[in-house]
Amino acid sequence: MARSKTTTLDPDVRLLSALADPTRLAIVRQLASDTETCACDFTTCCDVGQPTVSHHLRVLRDAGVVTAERRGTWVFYRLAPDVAERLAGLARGLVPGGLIPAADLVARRRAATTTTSEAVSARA
Amino acid sequence: MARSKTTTLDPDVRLLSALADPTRLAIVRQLASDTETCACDFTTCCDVGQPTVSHHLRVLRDAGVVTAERRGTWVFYRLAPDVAERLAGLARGLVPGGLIPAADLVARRRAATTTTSEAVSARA
DNA sequence: ACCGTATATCGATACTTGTCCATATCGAAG
DNA sequence: CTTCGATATGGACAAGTATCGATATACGGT
Repeated sequence: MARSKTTTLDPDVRLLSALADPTRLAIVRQLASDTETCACDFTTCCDVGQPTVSHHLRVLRDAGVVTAERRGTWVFYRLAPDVAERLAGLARGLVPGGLIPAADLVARRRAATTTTSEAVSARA
Repeated sequence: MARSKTTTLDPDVRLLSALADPTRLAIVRQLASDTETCACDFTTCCDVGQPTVSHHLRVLRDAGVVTAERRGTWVFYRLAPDVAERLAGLARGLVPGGLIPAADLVARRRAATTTTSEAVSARA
C-alpha cells in the first residue's frame, strides 16, 4: 500500500473498508437479519477461528459499524443504527446526475478535443 | 490475508473493496460530480502518479464501477449507471429491523440470560 | 515514416492485513 | 480462591496491494 497516512482519515473509506471483507460482511449480514447475536455464534457462521472473529469484531467496532454489550460471560453485538443510512448516503452521492453541490458544476468544463492545456501542463 | 480464494467471489465484497480506497473513492467522487472525466485529470485530483491512476482505474473497471471510452489519444471515464443502486441495495439490506425474508424471523430467538443452551452447545 | 502525447503494463518494493497459535483477561460458579 | 468458559490480545507469518520508475503500446499530427 505504501500510503503515507497509516490510518485513513476519511470516515467513508473507513466504513467501506470495514465492510469490504467476506468475513466481516458475513458478520454484518448476520447482524442485519437478527437484531442481536452472541460473539460465540460467529465462529460457526463464518468458518474462521475464534481469535479471527474477535479481530474482525474489533475492526467493525472501531469503524462504528457494530456495538458491543457484555452480558455475563459473553458479549452480544448489534448493528449500529446509523450504518444503513450512512451507506445509503454514500450511495446517494454517487447517483450519476445526482446531488452535486451545484457550485462545482460551473467550474467544471471539459469538452472532447479542446481545453486540454491544463492536463498537459500537469505532467509534462 | 491468507484467504484461500485469491479473488473474492461475492460481488458485494468486490464492489465494496473497489470503493474502499482513498484514491479510488476520490476518483469515483470526481466521476459522480462530473458526468465524464478524462483519465489525465485524475493525476491532479488525487496526488498520485499516472501509473497508479491507471492501476486504480483498472481495478474500478474490473469491478464494474466505471466504464471507459477511448476518444482519440485519451480515454474518458464514467460511473457505471448501476453503481449507486447497487450500493443503495446493499444499504437497504442493512436496515436494522429491515427487509428480512420474514421466514427467518420465526426461526431466530435469543433472549438475554435465558435460553442460551444453543449458544453453549455451539462452542462446548 | 517519425515524433510527441496519453495510457497501459511490468517489475520491484514497502506497507497493510487476514489468519492462526498461544496466552492473557474477565466474569461466573463451585 | 480456584477453576472453567468466553472473549480479547500479542506475536508471527503469508498473501494482497498501493505505489513508483521504466518501458511498452496506441493514436494524431507533422
